[in-house]
Amino acid sequence: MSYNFNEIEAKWQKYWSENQTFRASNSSDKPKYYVLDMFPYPSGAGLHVGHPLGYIASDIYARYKRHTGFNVLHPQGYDSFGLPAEQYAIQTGQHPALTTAKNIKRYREQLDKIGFSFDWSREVRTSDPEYYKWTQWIFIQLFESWYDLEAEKSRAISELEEVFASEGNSRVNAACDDDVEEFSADSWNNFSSEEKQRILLKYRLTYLAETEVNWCPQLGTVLANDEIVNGVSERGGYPVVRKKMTQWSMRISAFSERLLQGLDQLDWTESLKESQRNWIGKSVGAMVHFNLYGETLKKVKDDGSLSEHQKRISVFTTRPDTIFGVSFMTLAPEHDLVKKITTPQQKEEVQAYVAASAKRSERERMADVKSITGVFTGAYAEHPFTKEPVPIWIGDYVLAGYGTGAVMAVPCGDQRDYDFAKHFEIPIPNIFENADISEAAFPGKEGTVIANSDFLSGLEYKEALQKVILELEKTGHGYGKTNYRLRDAVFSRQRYWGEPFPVYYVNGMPQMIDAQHLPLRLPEVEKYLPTETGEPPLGNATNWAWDTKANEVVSNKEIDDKTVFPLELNTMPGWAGSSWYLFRYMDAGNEQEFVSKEAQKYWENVDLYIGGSEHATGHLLYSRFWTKFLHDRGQLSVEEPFKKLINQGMILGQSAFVYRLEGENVLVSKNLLGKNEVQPIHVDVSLVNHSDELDIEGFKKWRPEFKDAKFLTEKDGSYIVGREVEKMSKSKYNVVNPDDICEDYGADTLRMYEMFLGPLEQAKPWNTAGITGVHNFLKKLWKLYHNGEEFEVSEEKASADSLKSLHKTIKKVTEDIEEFSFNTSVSTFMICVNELSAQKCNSREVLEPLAVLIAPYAPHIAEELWSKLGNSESVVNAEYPVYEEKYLVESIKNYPISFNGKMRFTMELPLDMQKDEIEKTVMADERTQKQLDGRTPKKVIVVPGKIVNIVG
RNA sequence: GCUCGAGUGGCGGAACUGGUAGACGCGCUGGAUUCAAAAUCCAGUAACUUCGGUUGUGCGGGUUCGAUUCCCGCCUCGAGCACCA
Repeated sequence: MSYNFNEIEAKWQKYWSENQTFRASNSSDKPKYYVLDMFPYPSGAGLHVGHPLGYIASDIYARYKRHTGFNVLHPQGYDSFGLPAEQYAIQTGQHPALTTAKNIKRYREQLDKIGFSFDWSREVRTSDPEYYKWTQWIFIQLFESWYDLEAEKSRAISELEEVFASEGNSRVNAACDDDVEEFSADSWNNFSSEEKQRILLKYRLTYLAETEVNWCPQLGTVLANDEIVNGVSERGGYPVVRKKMTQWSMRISAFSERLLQGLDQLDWTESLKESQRNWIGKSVGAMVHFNLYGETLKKVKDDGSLSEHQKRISVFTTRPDTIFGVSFMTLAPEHDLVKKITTPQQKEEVQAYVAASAKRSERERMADVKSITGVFTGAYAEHPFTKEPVPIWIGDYVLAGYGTGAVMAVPCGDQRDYDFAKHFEIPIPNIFENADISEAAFPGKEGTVIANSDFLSGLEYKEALQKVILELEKTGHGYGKTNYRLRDAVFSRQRYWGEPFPVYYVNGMPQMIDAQHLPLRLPEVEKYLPTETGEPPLGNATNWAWDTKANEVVSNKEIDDKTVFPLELNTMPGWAGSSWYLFRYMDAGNEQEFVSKEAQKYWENVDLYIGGSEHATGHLLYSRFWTKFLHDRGQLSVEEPFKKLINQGMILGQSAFVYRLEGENVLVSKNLLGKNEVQPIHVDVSLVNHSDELDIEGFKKWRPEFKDAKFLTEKDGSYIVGREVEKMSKSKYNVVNPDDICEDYGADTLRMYEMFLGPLEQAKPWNTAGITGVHNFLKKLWKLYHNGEEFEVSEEKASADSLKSLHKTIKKVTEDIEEFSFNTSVSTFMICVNELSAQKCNSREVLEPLAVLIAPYAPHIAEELWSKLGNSESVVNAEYPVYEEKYLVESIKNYPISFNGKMRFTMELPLDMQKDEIEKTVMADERTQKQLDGRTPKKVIVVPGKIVNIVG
């Protein structure tokens, strides 16, 4: 019987599904293991061969863990809210729920064909109200929490209210908005309830605030920082502008230090951790206050609109030790003080500069790093130690969004300050011992000795740093401070297809819908575009008001602002649902809780997470944040979501090209190009065979505009296409569909070939031509168990050679799986089958364990062989074979004999032969004498069991 | 500019803590089988070579009996961050 993979694979896929083979139980005596793939977005284009790479790797590992006695959780589901379905809805009017359902169906069919061991009984979809009910619930928990910086922990907002009522806010060390005013217990108790709500909003972990956001007009929504790449939107590449809008934000910045520290405990790649460290951007330094000087101070003092601490300029610096090198200050053009301090003489120039830089987009500002621009304000600040006046400039090299939006400029130590000073002819005092600053600034830290700096002179960097901070604190001119680049995350999207906020507004103040009334379902709308008045698509809904008496959604007409109030019109961003989904899988059907305490305690968190590196600073940071938050509030026993994480490399496509002569309807075969000016045109790879020959007729049919084109072909009449490795994408016509591979070669071949391509983490090109090697291997494997058409295994004892082949393979494959080196284990299987074939081994003693060994990689053929071997239970729970040393013991070693480090010949010697004995035997060999050619060796190095090297 | 990866045959890649460079597979060449093709099987396949050898893991040095592996200095490619004070 030949290897009929189509039949075998269909049979076992049906068996697994009918028997719920991969259903995981929440109670087991076995140790648990949780394997998770990154949440897929079910796109309309379906899967190409690059998508399943990570799924196959995680599936092999999950199956392996099951064989070795673990209770494995390996779920799958869909991150099904998102932009593409909504863009499609805008174009076609079709409800995104319909397109999404259709795409999911297709996705599932494709996944099923590859034979994954997913527990589909736990499937979740973020767009399912039974799921987003809990996303909304978590949002409410965030709203009801604040961050205690003292305890480094999220706490209930009610506890904060108690503190306010008993002692005011002066001693509260909380993560909050910058503009919180101090108040006493008395004033708190006298505040109106509305005033109290307004203040509490400044402390909540999710809060409503007018912030400068990244607005993308083409997408009609705001974007988070991680959704912008090089100043344009990641999706679509549209321009992004800065705009002030009232938005929901998440106070993730409160967690900066913990998000940073937590990385050390994680088994993630260094590069991924590095990305997160960069993103969090910790810098240690000091806050320094510069009082305003003379006339400037007088001018500002008269301005009643400023609070006391606004009447000075605060800067953040990592080098407070260089404070005596300050020769000017620079404010961001957007800085609040700019207007207040500018002198009348400078007013015109400053206003023009501010206006010009406001017009420049973020992108322009980033692109244009070289040109130095700035204006003097005419104002002066007072140096905190020398009391000398320091001129205040504005310049757009200072970012409004980082630190305080102002810097103390130390041109001798910072290149940007240096360039600015040179350009505007500002003095550059040198405060470093033995530093040459005639050409460039001197940015050195360790070992640098400070000079010309009063009480800091003669001190080394570290000592100076400590001393100056002490002095700043003593004189009230500043304090030591750590700054983070991580900004709070904007949480609102002006889109339809996302989770509705469980929020209604009373007098403009947000109120939470009581959790027991969730989910708040997405309303039906006529169209998915923003309203004519510029409100988000939910503004089109006619039933979108909250009745606080009936606790239900009612018609907008009933809004009376007494018992019926308007609902929030924004929806949540994509990362809301994906920040906690890993926990939902633990207890997917639970209607009482987002996950039960028992289920979560049992599964803890994800042991192995596999997915793409594009989520480094988005999803992976946000889900760490939510996990820490839910842990703080007693909802989770763990503080991190993903213990081990592997980024699979991208599978690239091999695009094919035809070449058109410039301006002519003539296509030239690749080898005839010569020096002609040609224009390469993508060809669908399905029109090209393994020898790169184009199906000319097929091509003409595909692109009718070339039906009359002239083809300059090779001598044999073939047209050879050019090849190039590019990202796999529809637009490049280089997509290979896994369905076709499964149809032609089978899922087992696909699985093994994807692994065989190379190391999991590495990017590598797909080449369908190479798949025959793996397919032949499976055929050879099949043959081992068959004699001609008949299944036949022998009950006789296997030969020593065969047992050695088997155990060598067990050892190597087990090591490889543990190290996620799947490509080398496929090679190992090939070697094993080649050896067993040569040995004509068909002994059950070898073939039965081999079937289990290969089951994680090629599960269908393994099941079939396993059942033919007479087993009635599925192979998935069969015990994994254990390697036994005794089969591998060697008595002879084929020693390489090297001369001056170069191997010349080999010699078989007993492994127990002693060093001097080996030397004698080797030296006595005639080949040795021939190599030496009469010379006497200086030295003979013998490493028993390894090598012999003769020097001289 | 900074950080992190990576450079090995025609191609994908292998080589565990320094010890036979190129495993395994693709492709290619030759052969068997076949009326023929596909499929299958066998042999060969780093380069150069006067067939003795010589050179070879991005480049230049170093350590070592011995380096793809360790150290120093460069080059190239990829990824991330990027006026972050």
